[in-house]
Amino acid sequence: MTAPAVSRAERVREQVLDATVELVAAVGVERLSIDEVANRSGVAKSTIYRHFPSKQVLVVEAVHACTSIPMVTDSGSLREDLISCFSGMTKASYEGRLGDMMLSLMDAAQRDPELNRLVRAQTDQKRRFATEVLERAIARGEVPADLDVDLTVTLLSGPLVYTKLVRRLPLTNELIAAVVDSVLAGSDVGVAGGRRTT
Amino acid sequence: MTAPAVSRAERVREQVLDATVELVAAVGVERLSIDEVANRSGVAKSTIYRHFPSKQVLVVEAVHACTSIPMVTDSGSLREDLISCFSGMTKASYEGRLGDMMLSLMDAAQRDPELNRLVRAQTDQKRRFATEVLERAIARGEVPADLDVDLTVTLLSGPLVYTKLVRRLPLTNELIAAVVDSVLAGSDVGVAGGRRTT
DNA sequence: GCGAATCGCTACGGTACCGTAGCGATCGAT
DNA sequence: ATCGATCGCTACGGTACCGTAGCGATTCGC
Repeated sequence: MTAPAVSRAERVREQVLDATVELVAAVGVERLSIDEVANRSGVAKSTIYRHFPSKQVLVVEAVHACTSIPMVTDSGSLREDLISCFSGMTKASYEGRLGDMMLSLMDAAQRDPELNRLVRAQTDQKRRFATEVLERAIARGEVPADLDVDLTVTLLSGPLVYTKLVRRLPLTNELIAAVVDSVLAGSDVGVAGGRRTT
Repeated sequence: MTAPAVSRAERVREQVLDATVELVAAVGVERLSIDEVANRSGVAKSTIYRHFPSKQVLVVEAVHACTSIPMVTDSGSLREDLISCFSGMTKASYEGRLGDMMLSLMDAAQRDPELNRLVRAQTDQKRRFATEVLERAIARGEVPADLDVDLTVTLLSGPLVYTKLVRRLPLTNELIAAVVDSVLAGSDVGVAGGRRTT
């Protein structure tokens, strides 16, 4: 074999990151030990240290490795775009292994500046996607121009994140649709700009 | 002094729990060490073990010690009740030391059945308070009888929890009012029971 | 093929924490 | 005031993990 599909270094790297993701999902960031990563990955501890200088870097790269950027659709319908947008984002971030790591990551991010940047960057990116969808709808006139976009993004993201992280219930398409519909119902009717006067 | 205000045992207990809360808020549940609790509380490690058999019990009781149950108002106005309800609950659970512990607690609860019960009980109780407020409004006819109460509670709680835990922004009264108003706007207009057909 | 880089393995000293034990000092009830 | 219970202190063995080093084996680039 003169031309392996991937180099040994890449293969080792993948095995280590994969085991790290598994372990973080299982025991959390704090209880992650390099020894255990070495055991599960089949890669020697000394080799791990040759690739990753610290646990911090290892975790950051492990998270980075299983992070995917979802597509942003533009169907012309705000409702469809929002459902598609949040369906893709939540399934990407809160389902599967990344979902199992999320709480521990957010907790660890409180004390680790690097992890904090990583988590915050992901959160901001998701908000930006939703913001774009909403602003396109504003441009189309589908929604009042003085809509509080930031608040609306929170109204949409919040219930889904809350359902997943706090209640630990699965994020069904029905729930996503229900949240989108409810928020749209509250935005369409002239709430924007003022408060209800009872 | 033949009659101290509180017995020594109680004083010791308080000091230990207080230091535990501080430490969990600072370094998280996983990195909590009995040695450090002993240092900060001024209580000897052996004495701590005389009061609390395990770290698990210690943390549970520490959380229990700084948990307060908010009042449920009944002003006759759904909007006022909801704002008051969520203002009290969020300030009780997500502000102060308990708020600093929340993420770490929720993370640890994923692997500790006892902590899981504790966190889930608090979550359920908060949902029950909000549910009661909504059901009283239904009984008054202020809101359609076929309102999806459970979904509405999620729509209200979600954005606030998300703002606090994920975005780490302060929970202002303005935000709470804005969330309540938005959700009410979406519920008043005949969404209940059906989906928008556009 | 062959040299150089990389890896697996083992072992090491150092650190932090656990949970327990012993003992003198302090407190609290009577 | 006294005596039992409780606490502070110190020390201990045990465990888990860290990060590094050495060395034979494997692999990759040329």
